[in-house]
Amino acid sequence: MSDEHCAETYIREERVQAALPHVLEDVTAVRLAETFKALSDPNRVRIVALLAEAELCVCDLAAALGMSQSAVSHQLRTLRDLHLVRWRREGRQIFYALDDDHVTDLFQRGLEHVTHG
Amino acid sequence: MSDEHCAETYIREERVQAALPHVLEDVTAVRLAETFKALSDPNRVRIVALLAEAELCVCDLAAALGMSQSAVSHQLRTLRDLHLVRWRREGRQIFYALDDDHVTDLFQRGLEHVTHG
DNA sequence: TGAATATATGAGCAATCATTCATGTATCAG
DNA sequence: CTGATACATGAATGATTGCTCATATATTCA
Repeated sequence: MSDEHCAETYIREERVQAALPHVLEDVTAVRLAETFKALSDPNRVRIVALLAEAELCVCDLAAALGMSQSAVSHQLRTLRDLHLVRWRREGRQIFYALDDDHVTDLFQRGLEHVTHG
Repeated sequence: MSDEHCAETYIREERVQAALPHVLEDVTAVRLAETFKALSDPNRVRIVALLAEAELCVCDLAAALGMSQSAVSHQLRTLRDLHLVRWRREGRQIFYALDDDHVTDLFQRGLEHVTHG
């Protein structure tokens, strides 16, 4: 926030006025940023990549990714809080799977761009 | 990294072995995360939303978004470093525009998801 | 040249993040 | 009930982030 202002008032005012209708609402910007933030960490991306192929338990993920059980659990909590994954208990193990098709879609899109872009 | 290991070896081993081919390479995971990180901040998302509609100078962005000139400049530097925006000097002003169709595409996708999801 | 404008940037700081470590909870086997 | 297993979680910590404030650079105008 700031009260700084530029000169060239007439020209600038036009552009700013034209831009205003396209300013995202606060809630929209925050939720959009949250969505992308879910995929903004390499380890979370790795987890999502595996869950995109198969349902896996925490220990499987830790073993496949070379991460500690705790680290995986913490990241899964983040993904859970964002409703990105769902889980299912089977005895002592808890199996995770992707729950949000939209984000899965975003992930696939991003992957395409990075791999052959 | 960790040497913790689970029991139920035989069953788990199968799943882990099956998952291994889908583990993202380090570079891929990092670059993918970076891509999403570009859109993981509300103010950056707001900036991208405006630049998706029109080329704007720093001061226009600051005025339209109620941000300080410095804050906008710093975020634009982040977007520049990620090759997300291009710029063009016109006298004292510098006009920014989106430069990366891929991320623009991701942005639009994410927006659809958030707005009518 | 010198003052004003538009933008960039470095230092510093509070907030957030991703991890580790220690411990808590739930489930099962005996 | 007891011990072991699978997972969750709180506290602590080092790293990163996004901002402000002060200042530097680049351009224009008088």
